[in-house]
Amino acid sequence: MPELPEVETVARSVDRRVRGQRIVEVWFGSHREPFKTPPAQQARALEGRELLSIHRTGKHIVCELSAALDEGTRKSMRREAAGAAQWIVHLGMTGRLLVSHPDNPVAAHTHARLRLGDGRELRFVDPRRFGRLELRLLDRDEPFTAAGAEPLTIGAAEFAALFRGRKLAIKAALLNQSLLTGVGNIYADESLFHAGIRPTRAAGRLTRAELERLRVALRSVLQNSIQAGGSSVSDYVDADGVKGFYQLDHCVYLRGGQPCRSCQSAIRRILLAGRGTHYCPQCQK
DNA sequence: CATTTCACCTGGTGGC
DNA sequence: TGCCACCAGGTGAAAT
Repeated sequence: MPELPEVETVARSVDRRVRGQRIVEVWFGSHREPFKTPPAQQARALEGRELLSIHRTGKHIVCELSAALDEGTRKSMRREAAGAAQWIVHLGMTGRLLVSHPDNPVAAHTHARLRLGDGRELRFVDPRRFGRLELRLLDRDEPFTAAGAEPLTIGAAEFAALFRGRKLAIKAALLNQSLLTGVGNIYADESLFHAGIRPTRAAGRLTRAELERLRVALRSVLQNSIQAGGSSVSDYVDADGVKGFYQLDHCVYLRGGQPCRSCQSAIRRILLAGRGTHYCPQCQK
């Protein structure tokens, strides 16, 4: 499900619903995949902390946690583990972060349940297990930062510099999270369509004007999608279980063979960087 | 270093 | 109905 607009939508809705809640009890499933930090260690560090705020960085959801407030907990912890912390959730391909009432049935592939002070639960559900859960203790670990630049705020010169001298296809470059953070397959294809650029073009050979069209198109596609609550291609929902509707505005993504919304030519589907890639052969040069 | 390919997972869909 | 091939929002390790 999750590229920048979906992750932003989830982070906002989780923040709205659980900010200020204390984490009372933590349960983790037994699969090893979702845990960047060992689950026992995460559980120990999460319990007793307060959720101060939840926000998005790139495709990551960052939950800011208070210091371990409770005196008993604090004494049982090593001194360097008692300060503020971050719980970082990456949704992978199929991850969901949901706020549920405890008596709601637990969905298949639920890997984490955090019981909150008011009895509700924050649940992490992820069938394909490409998602990741990580804990950072800020006395000891660096706070989370994304490698790449934020596409919503990057300026023209910095954007152009990202691609200078690069021989790979512009679409592959857009997907590279160490250049730009948060762009995935949907918004790479959609932004290239709105900028009128073929996904196969070498990144370093785009003109200054094309790069600027791309930057502006990408920003507005992402902003419009956030406004729409993201794209629900199969089953993506936010923390309240609400679907997005930006998929209704998709011009090329998953529209292979269908007529272009602008010129009626058949949208083409190719494989690029191992991903399904969709473009209009007429509108994109 | 830059770039490409592939493995990691489950589930839904469409053809036969 | 069943079986199978193929496809799906991502990324990080290994190969080139």
